[in-house]
Amino acid sequence: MDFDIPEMEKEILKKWEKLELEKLNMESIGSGKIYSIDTPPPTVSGELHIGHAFSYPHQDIAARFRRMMGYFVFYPSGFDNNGLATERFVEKKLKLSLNNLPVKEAIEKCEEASGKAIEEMKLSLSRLGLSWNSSNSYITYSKDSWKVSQGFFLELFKKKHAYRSEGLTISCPTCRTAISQIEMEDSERETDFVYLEFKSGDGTVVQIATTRPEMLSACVALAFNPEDERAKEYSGKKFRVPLYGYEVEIITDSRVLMDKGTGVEMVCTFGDQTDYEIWKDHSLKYVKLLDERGFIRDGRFLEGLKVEEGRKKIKLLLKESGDLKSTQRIKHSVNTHERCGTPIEIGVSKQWYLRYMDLKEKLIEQGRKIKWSPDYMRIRYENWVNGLKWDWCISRQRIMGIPIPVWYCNKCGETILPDKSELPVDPRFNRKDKCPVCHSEEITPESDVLDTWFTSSTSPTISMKGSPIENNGIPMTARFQGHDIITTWAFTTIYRYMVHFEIIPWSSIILSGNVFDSKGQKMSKSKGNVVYPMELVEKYGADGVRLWGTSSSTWDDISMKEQELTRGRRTIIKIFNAVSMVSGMENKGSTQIKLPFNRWIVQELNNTISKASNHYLNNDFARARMEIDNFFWPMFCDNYLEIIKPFVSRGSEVERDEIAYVAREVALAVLKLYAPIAPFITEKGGEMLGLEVSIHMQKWPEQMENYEKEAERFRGIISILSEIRTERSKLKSKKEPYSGFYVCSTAEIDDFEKKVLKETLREDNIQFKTGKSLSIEAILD
RNA sequence: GGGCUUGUAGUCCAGUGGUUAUGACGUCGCUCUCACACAGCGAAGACCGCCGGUUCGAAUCCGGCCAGGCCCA
Repeated sequence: MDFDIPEMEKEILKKWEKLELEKLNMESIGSGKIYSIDTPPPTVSGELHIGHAFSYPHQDIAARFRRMMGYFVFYPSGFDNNGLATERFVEKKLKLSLNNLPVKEAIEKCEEASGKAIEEMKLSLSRLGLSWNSSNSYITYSKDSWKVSQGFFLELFKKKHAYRSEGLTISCPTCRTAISQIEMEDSERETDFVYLEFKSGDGTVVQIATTRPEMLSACVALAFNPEDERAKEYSGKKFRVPLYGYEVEIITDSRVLMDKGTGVEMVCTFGDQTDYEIWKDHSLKYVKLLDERGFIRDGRFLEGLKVEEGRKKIKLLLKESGDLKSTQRIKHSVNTHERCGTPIEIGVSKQWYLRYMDLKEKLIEQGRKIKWSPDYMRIRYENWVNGLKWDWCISRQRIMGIPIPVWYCNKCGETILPDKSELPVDPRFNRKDKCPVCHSEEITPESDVLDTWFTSSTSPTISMKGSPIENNGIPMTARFQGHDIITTWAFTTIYRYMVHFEIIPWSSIILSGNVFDSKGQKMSKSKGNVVYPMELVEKYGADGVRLWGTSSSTWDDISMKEQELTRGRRTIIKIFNAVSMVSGMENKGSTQIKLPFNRWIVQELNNTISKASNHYLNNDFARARMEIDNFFWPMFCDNYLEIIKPFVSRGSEVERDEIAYVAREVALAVLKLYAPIAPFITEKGGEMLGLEVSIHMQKWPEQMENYEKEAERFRGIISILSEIRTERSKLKSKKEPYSGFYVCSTAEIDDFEKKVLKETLREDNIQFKTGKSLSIEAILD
């Protein structure tokens, strides 16, 4: 029979629209058992990618399971339209440059375009069967989020966790904004290692090697490693900077690598992070070479050039002057901005920071109070915390972002804050008339916005706003997120809830892996190996895609294999067919379980319920699914349903009645066990078995009476069944005629069992005896 | 370079010390048997990455190496 899975799912979706699971759960909040999910808000792009189709169902599985376990499930929907990523998306979508628009207009464009994208994504995610609260989504760039985020900022300022200071700034010349350590990425680049000569007044010559000759005019010292013999020799001498002519001193610092280049380094403000560290420790002077837009301002040869151009030009000039002795092509790693790949620049400027360098130990402690799935991911978090180098720079010189709610008094320098009741504010447009301290009317508004992680790290609070658990919902039960953003989202969230409330944000965190193509390669548009999830949904159904998503653990990486989708589709069809057979049996009210095969299947089900429930509790949906599969397919379908067939058609009324009862109970339990993973087909199955209430609002199955002893005996019969099948199949393949089988078993087989074997196999002539081991022999004609 | 992680039939995956290593996809054979041919019953196919060690016994524990992945430098 043809079975159109997507068609079936669409009908079920219509039913759910009326059902409002979310609402029904709200009513049961009195039970006190709460399961709350800190949903990851997908970044707006208007289109789901395969990673969403893998990881979002995992949260939904947890939600549906806990609902059936009797919890009030808080499962909000959210979308992330904040920050640079959105700017990029909008610019691409609308084919314009936001920098060329007035700020207000640019923001409007972003809000409009991202709003549309959110609606599109919502539709796709509902199609996947998510049972989250889609009617009331939280959005990271919204007035509500502003209010929360700015309120938190004020608090942090008062607690002196937020401070503004002139300090190290890492910035991206392309994106024209400061970024944080979090957003940096190392990248291998090929470049020229340039050997230059510096001369001192007395004619001493020292050769240095540098990858950044364009920074020559920002050279503030030459540095040796203190172990270096030459250090003493040159100590106290001054060397003239080529071309620019001014003199710099010799210093020693253990960070200088003796075996790199000539062992002598020119310290510039700032060529790299080591420069900054040495500069700071030796209190050297600061030469600001690059302007905010990344142009060189040396006032001489390179004025107004970009870094790359400047590098080219100065090499020519140095060659002409004879100061450049040689160049060497080398590969070295440079820090780049993860979003655009541009090498970052280091400078000092006024930025807002959040303090955490003194909190490392406490941060690690907090991490250990959370249950990590899997536990080893916690180590990544700890490594990250231990490796933190600077406080968190939270100011960004961008358009799309939540404004930092402060003004500055030009006269007395006071930082002016709004009152909490004034929030949300945008200092760029909301003016402050007077300085509360000196009453000056010369006020400068802050034009920077907050790092998106500043807001995203408060997702528990933002998502719970206006919900029944607004005031007592933290810690939430579970955060679901990709393991690639442990150092960003997980880390910043743990940090924020520690400094604001001294509490962990959630009691558990469940990581999800990445999706690769069938060859294990990362998917990317340029490689042309991108798979679009909604196309898969049309082919295999949302259930098919969800079943694929449980073919490996949530935290493992998974590849996009057709074979798992095929397997998923087969599972759906199998469930449908098995249930339709069971639904055709008439139960006149029996509730007994006496027949040996009934006791056997009930006991196997008991074992399955126990194992699967445990796996669900541990968020190990892949193992849960495996246990259910292992029961449903080989035990229930291939053996139990085959065994009962002859009884259903020719058994006594009492037998038929009992079988109808047991088969239905077991089938229902199977549907319930599968329900969180494959919500559509199980809903359909529930209807077929005459459930009046949705399968998703049923109680989680519990174990029935224990029949382990009977089950163990019946397993012996199953293995005889299987042995005879094997033997028979061999004979049939060879086209060898036979008239029956001799069965030699270790235990006596009773009459009922003999009947089961004969009827199930449709073999009249089976002769039984006992012996030392099980053996089957064909009776040949 | 550091940390974590993975390496099992053509492919995917289970299996954390003990008899012939689980299952799926694919392949092949038989069967349209009254839920399902989008199926059933079978078969073939694995030096469990490599090398050492611990042990009566290792896919499983330990060490080293090789290869992949992720995160961080």
